[in-house]
Amino acid sequence: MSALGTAVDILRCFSEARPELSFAEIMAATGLPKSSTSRMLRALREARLLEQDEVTRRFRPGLLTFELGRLYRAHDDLIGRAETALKEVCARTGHTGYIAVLDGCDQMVLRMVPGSNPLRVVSPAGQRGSAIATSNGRAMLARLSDTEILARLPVPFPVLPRNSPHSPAELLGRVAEIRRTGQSASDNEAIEGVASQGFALCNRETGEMIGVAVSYSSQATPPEERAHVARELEAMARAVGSVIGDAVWGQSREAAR
Amino acid sequence: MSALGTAVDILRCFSEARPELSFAEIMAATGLPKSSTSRMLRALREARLLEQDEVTRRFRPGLLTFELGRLYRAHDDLIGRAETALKEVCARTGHTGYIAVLDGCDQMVLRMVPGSNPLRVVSPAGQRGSAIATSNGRAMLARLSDTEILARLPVPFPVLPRNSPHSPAELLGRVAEIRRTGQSASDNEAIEGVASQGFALCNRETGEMIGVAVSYSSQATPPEERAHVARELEAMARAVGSVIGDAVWGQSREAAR
DNA sequence: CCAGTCTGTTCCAAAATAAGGAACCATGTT
DNA sequence: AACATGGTTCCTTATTTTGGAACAGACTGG
Repeated sequence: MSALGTAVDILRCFSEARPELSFAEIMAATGLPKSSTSRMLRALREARLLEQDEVTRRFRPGLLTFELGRLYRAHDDLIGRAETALKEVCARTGHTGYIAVLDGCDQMVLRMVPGSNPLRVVSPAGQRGSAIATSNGRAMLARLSDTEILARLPVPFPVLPRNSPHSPAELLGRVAEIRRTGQSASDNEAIEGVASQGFALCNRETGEMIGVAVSYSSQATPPEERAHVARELEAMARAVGSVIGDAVWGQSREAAR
Repeated sequence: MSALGTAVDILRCFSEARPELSFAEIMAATGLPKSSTSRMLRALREARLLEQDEVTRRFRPGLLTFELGRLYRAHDDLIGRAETALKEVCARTGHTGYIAVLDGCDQMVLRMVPGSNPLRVVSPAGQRGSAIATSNGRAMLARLSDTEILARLPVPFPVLPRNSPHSPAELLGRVAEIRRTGQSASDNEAIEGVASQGFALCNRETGEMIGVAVSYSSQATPPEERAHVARELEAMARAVGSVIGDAVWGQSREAAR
């Protein structure tokens, strides 16, 4: 275990759910001995990767993370194009859109595009969740081989919401269906009461991949509205996919098969 | 030099001006030998602190920085209060507002509040610059002792725009004036053609400090407009300052002296 | 084809750092 | 005083990190 690895183990303890942690919490979460924890926290603080509240003594991400995080794909061409197109989709449908990337078998929301619908799904940028339980997450997984997918799965298979896949085999079945149509849907999964449709985009040149989704209330969205969303997403996928050379969307569906 | 220190040296090479860097550029910027550079970049990539474009081979901040950066003071009470108040100031004055923190003798913009004025100053969140050359930067420095300020200055004193302080003595003189009034101004400094007014806020309990500023076109903003901005900022400083127990703004000016 | 350049990677022994347990410290509570 | 919590420092051992050298791959020009 390298010093950098230890540092990153600590950094990974912080999340939306736990943006601040105490000495003891970090020690428990990492399993590091007291002295190692103390030294490493001091080093991280001095490096500005963490900072410490003077009163509560709790640690939180530091200024350097803010600075670097701001730079993360700030001028990414694929994300820029997708975001522009998604804004139009969300303007027309009224629903909330998301752009995410895959990390292991998690997905991380990079961009959120608000819709105008009064019933609002809010899952802010920076939100991490299982890719297995979301439409765009599964769409991204569908771009990998079955072997690659299986290699990413944690053991044991994670406990997921009731409508999500509950085994590797079930996941692969879902993924096969997504590969056939290019589109992916979820209903009452990652967030109860919320449904979504999504697809993946992959830049042929760079291998960069993102997942795009539009979320809406499961109960309040009738089938014809869902069909509308599906058409909008397909049109968007084709428009952006043709520019970036996406293997699925960059040409006609017939030729892709 | 620790491994973490080396890693951070590399991370600090990235900036708004240089969001992506090649192997050779990182090597040159850090002075690290080739083999050290190669190993450390690999470790940073595996840790998701950096990622690498597959085509250009250039490195850039990775997903973990995005994730942690999102958490940075996301729910900070002082910043939240200041941002709410600043939004009202900017709505009333039409100009752009900023909230920044001090890092060494630099300042880092954390929040930008757009104004409605058609002539727009844009200095996005994540922007780093010398605190010596900005109104709110100097206001934050004014909250430190002269000794503390001098300890933060790089040697030699940095080359700064023409209206900025050009020596430690000149800076201390400016700072003394800010300490007297609580307010700080700049004109044609960090950005040519741009003027700003600012002040600092310091949470008595936690020691947390931020600098607030409103920027506007130097040429297009007459004195009565500037006076209006000054009054707005003073009112904001008092309102927020009294809540957080700021030493300067948390009570009347007479009692503070 | 060969040589040179650029972008890296790997090897290896020495140097440096990091590690963990134990002792210690400071503060607060019973 | 004893105990609990949040740490810090010491010290010896183990592990990691280091940098120069050798190597590798891709590309360009003669």
